[in-house]
Amino acid sequence: MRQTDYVILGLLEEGPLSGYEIKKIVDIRFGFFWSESFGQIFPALRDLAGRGLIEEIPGGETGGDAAGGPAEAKGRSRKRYRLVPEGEAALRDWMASPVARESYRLELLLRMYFGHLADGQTLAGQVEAFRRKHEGEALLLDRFRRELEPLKDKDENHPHILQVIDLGLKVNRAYLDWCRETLEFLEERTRR
Amino acid sequence: MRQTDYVILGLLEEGPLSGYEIKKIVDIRFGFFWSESFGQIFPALRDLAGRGLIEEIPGGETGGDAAGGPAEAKGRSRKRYRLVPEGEAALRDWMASPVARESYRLELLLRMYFGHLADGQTLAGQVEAFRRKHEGEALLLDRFRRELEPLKDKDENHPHILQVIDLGLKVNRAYLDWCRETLEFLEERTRR
DNA sequence: GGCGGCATGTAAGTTGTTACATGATTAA
DNA sequence: TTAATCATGTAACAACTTACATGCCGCC
Repeated sequence: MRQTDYVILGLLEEGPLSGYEIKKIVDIRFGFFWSESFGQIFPALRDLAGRGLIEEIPGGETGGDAAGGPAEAKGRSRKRYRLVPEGEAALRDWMASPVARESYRLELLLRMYFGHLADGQTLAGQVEAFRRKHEGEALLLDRFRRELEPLKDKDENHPHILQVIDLGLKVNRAYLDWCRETLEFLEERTRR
Repeated sequence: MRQTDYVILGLLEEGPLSGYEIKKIVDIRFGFFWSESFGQIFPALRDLAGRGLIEEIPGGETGGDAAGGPAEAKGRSRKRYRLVPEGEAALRDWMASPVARESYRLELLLRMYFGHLADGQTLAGQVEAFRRKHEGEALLLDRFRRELEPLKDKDENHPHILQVIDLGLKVNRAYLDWCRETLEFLEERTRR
């Protein structure tokens, strides 16, 4: 079992989803700390179904809208999967197991570390792009938080999701702070 | 050229290094935003040398000490590489190119997101382990910063390295803050 | 009829991890 | 002489990305 499998099991625990929907949720909700590609999700769904941890829901629906909205009868028919008890057991076992090594890869910091080999303008542009990205991320998380806060007693996992969002907000604030300082530093470097 | 190649070129720009030394530097200095394994470093060194971007320094030295200390005549003979002009050009080109997509994988946040499926004690233990790890990291960065600060005018890239350390410190502070809040949240959850 | 968006899927290639094999030296 | 540490290297595997192929539908 790889990490992708558990992401899928965890999301299916909230309700049935198709591969495409899983991808969208991971991109939007997990974006700041996780990513998955189609090339991981679809094979993982096939394998999980093969091992009897999830099952395909019969009667292929068609649709363009996620999460129970009105079926828009658009696009190719959707293949939704649901969690079965064996899958939930595997998920719970994993939840109790120790957390695997976390990994990061922030190329921008590599550029900064070797910064004396680039000109200040170029570096500043790269920092600026990073800043814009994380400004957007912070805005998204902020909106998501405001949507969820009033509903926090409606569902057992909402408080946990709020907790996750809070880390995203803190980290993004740290990034934005740093970008401000770093852009100042680079400006001064250019003047000298 | 993969990212590993540029990490190597960048480090060699400061002076000749062996694969083992590169690994140690990446672990200690880049630890909070990057990682490389031997399985990436050694083949990359071979390939870079093959393409004439770096070259092996003749006259195999033996040693246990990095960065110019007294040779301790310990262990198997060391194979050091140095950057050649072609490699420096490739490095500078890369520095001017746009930054590739950053990636993260924080499994702990996955656990938190699905937190309602685990008991509070277990989750708290996982958060606590995360806290300890990043406390250590913050301490390391702090020490590194204090060592480097007085020397910041001695070398063109020291101010850049300080800038990198500062991001590490900010992010780790954000993590530690979050851990405190989250442990409180989990404690309250357990009481209810 | 053709385009664009929704959706599923695969294959090829790249990248990265892990475990192991080797060798040399020092210290117990 | 055995263990530990330093150091290099490789092979097998696992994970991931990317680009593409397919198909269905609605719309112009």
